[in-house]
Amino acid sequence: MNLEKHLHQDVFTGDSQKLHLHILVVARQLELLARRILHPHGITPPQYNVLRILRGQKGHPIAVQSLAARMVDPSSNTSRIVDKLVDKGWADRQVCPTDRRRADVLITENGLSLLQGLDTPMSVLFSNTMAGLSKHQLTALNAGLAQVLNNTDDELEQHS
Amino acid sequence: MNLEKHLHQDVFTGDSQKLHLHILVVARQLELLARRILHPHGITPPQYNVLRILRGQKGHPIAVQSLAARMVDPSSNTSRIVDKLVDKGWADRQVCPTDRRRADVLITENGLSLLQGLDTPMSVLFSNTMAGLSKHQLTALNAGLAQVLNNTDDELEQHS
DNA sequence: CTACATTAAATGTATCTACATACATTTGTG
DNA sequence: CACAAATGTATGTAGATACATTTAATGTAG
Repeated sequence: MNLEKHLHQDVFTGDSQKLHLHILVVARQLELLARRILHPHGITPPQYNVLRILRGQKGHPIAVQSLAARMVDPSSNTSRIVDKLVDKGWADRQVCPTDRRRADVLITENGLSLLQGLDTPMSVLFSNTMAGLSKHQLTALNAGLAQVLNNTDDELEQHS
Repeated sequence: MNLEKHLHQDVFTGDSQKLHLHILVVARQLELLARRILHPHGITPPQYNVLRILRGQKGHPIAVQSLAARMVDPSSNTSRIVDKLVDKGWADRQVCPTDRRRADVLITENGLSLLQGLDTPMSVLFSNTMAGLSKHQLTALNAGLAQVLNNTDDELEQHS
């Protein structure tokens, strides 16, 4: 099924707009699929995103602002996402001893084993959704999106 | 700036996961930029999406469920999005005479002139964010994302 | 015609998000 | 040290979203 069929319409004013829509629609689908895997475990995509970052720290605590910078969606609500993780026992938070403004966040054993159980279904999802693309195509797509990311960063910086 | 710098991390388990993240991050940025343009006019991205579809109908009314099928985000809240558009005078809704379960939705003159004012800034956004990509690259990206869209549609259908 | 299933839309509810702001702590400057 | 500015985090609030359920209208079988 192509974009035209997906959106039940055939008119795009150009390849740029089509790419724009393609990115939005595909992102939406990917998030839906991830949500389906995560939902039975009581975790949402942004919470999963944060937990993955915490695991990547390999035991080193990380401040909330650094978490926000590494998230897919660097909203101003990272505090509340960490709240949820702490409530559910997947993360610990404590005041940083050297800078008492900061909150050091760490993943717990429970958090680690939750992620461990999710690793396989999530990487199956990655493979399945990117199936049928050659290694060359993957590289080209990543390069193209890197260019778009550049452009959006410029745009966001300009009018800030 | 590339994805590694953007997320402040360098470890990806493969090109598939990298593409997955690229799509999510870029979609997020594109939505932020669109929101910046739309916000001063009191309209949100999903509302704008619906208004665009209504304009595309060229005077023909459309049912809420058909609207949902054409939206980037086909959530179950299309009714409430239409509520907002009606509240603000950008759309009209009336009961379909042949099937009184259905609600026919139409864009108003106010809605049309709102869109007209947004056309230029939005297409400038499309051009700017897709700048630096050759026509050939645009085509390749659209083709690749069409493949991914196919894959996600399959996945969504399988486990439904 | 009645009973039951199906369809279209709307609504209830908890959660999540955007945006602005508040609060506490630290840093820089004289 | 005093004090203004900057920084890190948390919160208030309105609005949006996910998910499930409800209401209303239509289709269909007996």
